[in-house]
Formats: sequence, structure tokens, C-alpha cells
Amino acid sequence: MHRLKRIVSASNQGIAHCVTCGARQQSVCGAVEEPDLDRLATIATEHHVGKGQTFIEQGQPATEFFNITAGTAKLFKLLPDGRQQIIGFAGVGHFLGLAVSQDYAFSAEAIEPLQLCRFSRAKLRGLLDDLPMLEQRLLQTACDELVTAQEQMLLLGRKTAPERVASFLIAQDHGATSCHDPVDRIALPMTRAEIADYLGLTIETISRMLSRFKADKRIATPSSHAIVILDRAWLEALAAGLN
Amino acid sequence: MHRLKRIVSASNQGIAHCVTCGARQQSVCGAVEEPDLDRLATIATEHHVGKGQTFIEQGQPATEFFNITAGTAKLFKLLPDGRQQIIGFAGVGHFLGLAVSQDYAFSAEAIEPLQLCRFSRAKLRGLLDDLPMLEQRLLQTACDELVTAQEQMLLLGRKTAPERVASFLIAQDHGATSCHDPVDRIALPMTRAEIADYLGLTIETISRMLSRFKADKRIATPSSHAIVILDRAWLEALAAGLN
DNA sequence: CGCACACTTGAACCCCCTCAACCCAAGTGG
DNA sequence: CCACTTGGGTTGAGGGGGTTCAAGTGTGCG
Repeated sequence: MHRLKRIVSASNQGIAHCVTCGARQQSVCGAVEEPDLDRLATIATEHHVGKGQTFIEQGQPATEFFNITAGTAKLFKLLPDGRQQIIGFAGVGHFLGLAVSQDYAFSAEAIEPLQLCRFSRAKLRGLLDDLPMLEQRLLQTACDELVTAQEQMLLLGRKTAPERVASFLIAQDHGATSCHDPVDRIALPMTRAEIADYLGLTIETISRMLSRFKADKRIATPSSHAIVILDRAWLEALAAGLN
Repeated sequence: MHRLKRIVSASNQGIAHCVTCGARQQSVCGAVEEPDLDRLATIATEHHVGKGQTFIEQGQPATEFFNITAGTAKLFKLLPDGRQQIIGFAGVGHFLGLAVSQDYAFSAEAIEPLQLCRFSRAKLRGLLDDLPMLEQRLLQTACDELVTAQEQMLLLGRKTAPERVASFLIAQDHGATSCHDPVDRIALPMTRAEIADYLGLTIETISRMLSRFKADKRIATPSSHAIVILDRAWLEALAAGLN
């Protein structure tokens, strides 16, 4: 992964930055308590990844794990002819390195300026042997991701285009449970192309579905990367496969 | 899960059956060695499930985990109108209970007569606290399943019907690495309907693709539940998205 | 201002689904 | 033994949902 070293710029190397890390409670690192936090900090280095840059390449040996502390990344698989399937979007607190055998099974690219923590795989393994709580937390996280992946299989295999887009909007809304706005304004960091590659559709279909929802007064679109849900019950019913 | 108790018939309760279990080395139980095997045996009970019977129901509280020791099950999710997505087939050694939060996220039904081990969730949790090797093995298994799930997302989201069927045949063949027959005879325990629900297609499309492969001399079909691969390289290329 | 890029909208096409008929093997019962 | 049923599988014809191709509309940024 010498390619990575050019892309990411390190900072805070070797400092006990985990103590003050705002993303810790949202991530697997939340399983590590004060006395052991130093050990975690010594094996983790913080890095920055610019928008559009790939920091995990499918098929490369999986020697490093990552934890996102700011920004959003897309995780995706490619077919030789360029067809792309986005496996998921990884936001703050997301741990990358679970779906890994010998090599990375997917690629990862920053869709927003990204801040992340990097662990060497071997060092993390050593830490896991001493901290069963951390391994337990990783297992829990892996199970949660499996449930999400299976839900996505249902979407990709059996749902129609409008159902997929409705499911996506509802899921994005649940993800952004930050503040309880009276209006359900959803910020979409990704482009239409990325939504399409996530839902197994095309750019045009995404655009058409959003236009249809808008015409039917189910949503409003103050800007192309912000959406307001007007008729949540109807969208949820559609996402669940009713109607 | 009182419904389960009617379906499964218990045997070998409380006996140290794990020592002689033929499926142990193929499953997560392989992580438990001789001295601790008794403890595993005391919390596990063996059961039989008849073909076509559902032993995990999506949405029910997840109080029991299972380990398959003989036969095959389908794991699936349903939409209200009956659309079904099979998220995987579980054979000998497969552990059921990873993709679980509070409730089961999917249903499971025997497609062949099934033999399985049942664990109470609470008791397994207790055992895990004492046997870090077992928890480590579970994490490894969960990661493998995640990789498989992501590959399936690529298939469902981006591959064409012929590519899906080719991918399925190649995967089934790799799964059956039992004996090195000169001919690659694949036994398919599942029906066309189940293949279709697994690949996000219809019965008719599965049938048509198999007929086409057969007409093109890529495969042979001695019976409808056995398939011989004649042109492996071509199928693999198709499955990978080339051609 | 003007270029690039993302997004939208329209029209034609095509892959796969739907619907329907048919085949075949395995029961089942008179 | 044969008539009948049942369930899985195959094959054909037609239709539709989503893609493809193409043109047009913003919109941010040098």
C-alpha cells in the first residue's frame, strides 16, 4: 500500500489523541476505557484523505484497518467493464476492516474530505487478544453490518425502483438522527450517480423517481443535495413494499 | 418460539455429543478443544427439522442460535406481498445467529431434512466470555459472511441474468469441494424457484438460462438437480462480468 | 463570462417478467 | 393396472419497467 502513503497525510502520530476523540463513542473504540486508551492511541495514527481519493483498493493485501472520524466514504466493488456497485456509505465512527479476508474485498473512496484513524492489522490483532471487550464490540458491529447487508440484498433483488428510492430516503433520515428538526431535512453528501450505484439503478431513474415524489408532494427539494420528507408515512409504506 | 418446539424433535439432550460430532471441524465449534468440549455439549441440544419446515421466523425474538450438522436450509426475507429474497443457503457447519440484533432479521426453512444443534443465546454468551477463541472464530465467520454478502450485492445490483446464473453455478461448484471428480458434477439441493429467489430472477429465467447454457454446450444436465460443467473457463469469465 | 459538471427530461429500445400452455415424474386411490 | 392429481420444470408470446441514448437546464467556479 505505498500508494496510500502518498494520498494520506499523517498527524498526531504517537500522541494520546484517542482520549479527546469526538468520534470514539460512536465507534468500536468506545469499547476501550481510560486505562487502555493509551495502548489504542499508540497503534493508531490520524490521517486526512482528500475528496475523490481512493484509500482502499479491492484486491490489495489487507494490512491496514481504518476508523472514520470525519467525513463520508463510499465502499464499492467494480466489474471489469466499469459497472460499479456501492456496498455502503461509511460515515463518522464506521470501522473498515471487517469484511476482509486476506485481501480487501472492496474499494473505498472519500466522497467528502475525510479524517480517519489507521491501524496496522497485526497490532490491532495483538490488542484484541488483551481486550476481549473490543473483540466483542467488533463482533457486534459485524453482525449489525450483516443485517444491513441482508436488508440491502432484499432491496436489490426484489424491490422496484420507487421502492428502492423510498427505502434509501427513509434510511438516510434514520441515519441523520442528530437534531430533532420539525422538518425532516436530509442532507445527501453523495451525487445521483452514487445513489444509483448504491441502489442498483441508473442516474436517470433516480432523478425521475425524485421528480415524481416531488410532483406528488411526498418530498420537497430545496437544493439537489437536500431533501425534505413531506409524507413520511407514505414513503415508509412504499419502502416496506406495500401500495 | 413455542412454535419451534412442535417442529423440532430433540435427541441426545445433555450427552457429550460434541466429541463425536462430524460437523465440528467444519463449524465454529472447531475452535473449542477437548477440555472445554463438555461445557459446549451441556448447552447444546440436537434436533431434527423436516423438509419444508420453518425453524426461524423473521421478527421473532432471537433467543436461540443454531448450528447445522446435516442437510441444507434456505435463509430468506419476505415482503408483505409475498416477494421473497433468499439471502443464503446454509449447509453443514453453518452457524445461524450472527445476523441478529434483538429479533431475527430473516426466516430459515429446511429445504432438505435437517439436523441441527440449538444453543440458548444467554448460555452461549456466557460461554463466549470464558472462551475467547470461540468469539474470535465467530468474528472470523461473520467477516466471511460479510464478504459473501457484498459479493451478492454486486450480483444483485449489477449483473445480468446469464452472469448471475453463471456466478451461481461457479459458486456452487466451489462449495462442493468434497471429492475431486474428473467431471464437475454439481448437486443442487434447491428448486428452480429457490435459485430464482436467491438470484433476484424468476423461475422461467433460470430455466431459460440453463437451457441456453446447455444448448451452447457449456453445461450438461443429467437430471434437473444435477449439473455438469463442460466449459468452466467460459462460465467463469461470464460470471466475472467479461464477454 | 464561459466552461465543466451535475442534474433533469424526453423518446426509443431491450432485457426480463408475466401469463399461459405444456411436459414429465411421482404419488394416490379406485 | 390405469385414471387422476400434484408439483416441479420447460418453452413460447406479449408486455412493461428500467435502461440507453440524446438533448436541454441549471449552477458553481476559474
